[in-house]
Amino acid sequence: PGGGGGGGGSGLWGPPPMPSGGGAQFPAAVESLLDGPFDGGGGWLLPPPPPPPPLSGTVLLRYPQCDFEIFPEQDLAPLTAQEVHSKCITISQAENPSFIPLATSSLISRHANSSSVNVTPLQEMLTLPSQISNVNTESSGVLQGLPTSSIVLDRPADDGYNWRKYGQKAVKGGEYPKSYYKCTHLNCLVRKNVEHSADGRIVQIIYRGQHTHERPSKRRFKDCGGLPDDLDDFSGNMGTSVRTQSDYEDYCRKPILPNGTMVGPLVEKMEDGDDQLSGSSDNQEERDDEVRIDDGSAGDVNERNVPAPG
DNA sequence: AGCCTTTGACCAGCG
DNA sequence: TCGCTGGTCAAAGGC
Repeated sequence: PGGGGGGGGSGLWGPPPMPSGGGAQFPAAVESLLDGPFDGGGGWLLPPPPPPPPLSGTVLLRYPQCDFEIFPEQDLAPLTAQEVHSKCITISQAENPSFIPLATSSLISRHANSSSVNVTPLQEMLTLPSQISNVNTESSGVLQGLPTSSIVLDRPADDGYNWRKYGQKAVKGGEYPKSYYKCTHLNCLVRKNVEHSADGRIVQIIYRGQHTHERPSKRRFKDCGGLPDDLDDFSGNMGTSVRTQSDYEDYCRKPILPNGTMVGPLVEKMEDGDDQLSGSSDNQEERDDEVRIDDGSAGDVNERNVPAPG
């Protein structure tokens, strides 16, 4: 028994807490992608299907801290960070002049200074579970990375809820250690399975169940160094969908390796709808944190919409 | 003191 | 029934 690591669960994930921040609504393009993809009824969703028709073109996902676009794959390869940055900014501003590029600009540009960066993440876009919060049935979700690249969460459990790790197993021949988390809330039965590769990169996150309580945002914020109460207002203003957005943004910020490595595609699967990925308001903090990273850390999140079968 | 992680053991489902 | 695999339990220990 190793013990240790306790008290907030930061030990395993090393890097300091990464707050979230901001608040922005999803563009119509994103909403359209979210409207139907998820199974709100019951069964687990099937593995990520081929990119839906909308992805064949250009879809802008606009997040407070992660502004990116689904680029045609052929366009991705030659892209440098600077190019991606430029492209993101251009598009985002074109779509919405008031949009303020956050992580994308700060992080990518930072990398652009040193060399070209791996922009592969842009090939895959993580699904936005936002609208999914409308589904009230038991739910679970999956964040699944591709074999060639994956994401690393500084704290996989840090999605706004409080989790307690209750087990870990080496599955798939020991190639992928899998961690099991429970929501620490009294009557909440939500569980989360985090599967990561040998190098510590998270390749899959599976949520099961639905939280029966509100997200303990303030506590999390406090842990992260404090966050304005405005975020609660934000949550309240945005309603349930916002919760998903914020939670989602948690993931958006997390694909930043401690050493600054940019990580790869992230695919999300949802089961039974999802309240799990919903969150209230890490936006502001996230924004701050993104700016705070200056030791080479950079994050790129690919967000792919994973339509539910049918 | 409380909460958390770690980790071996236990249990259930499946071929 | 047996073995494998995956999920969970619970004791030990750290913060």
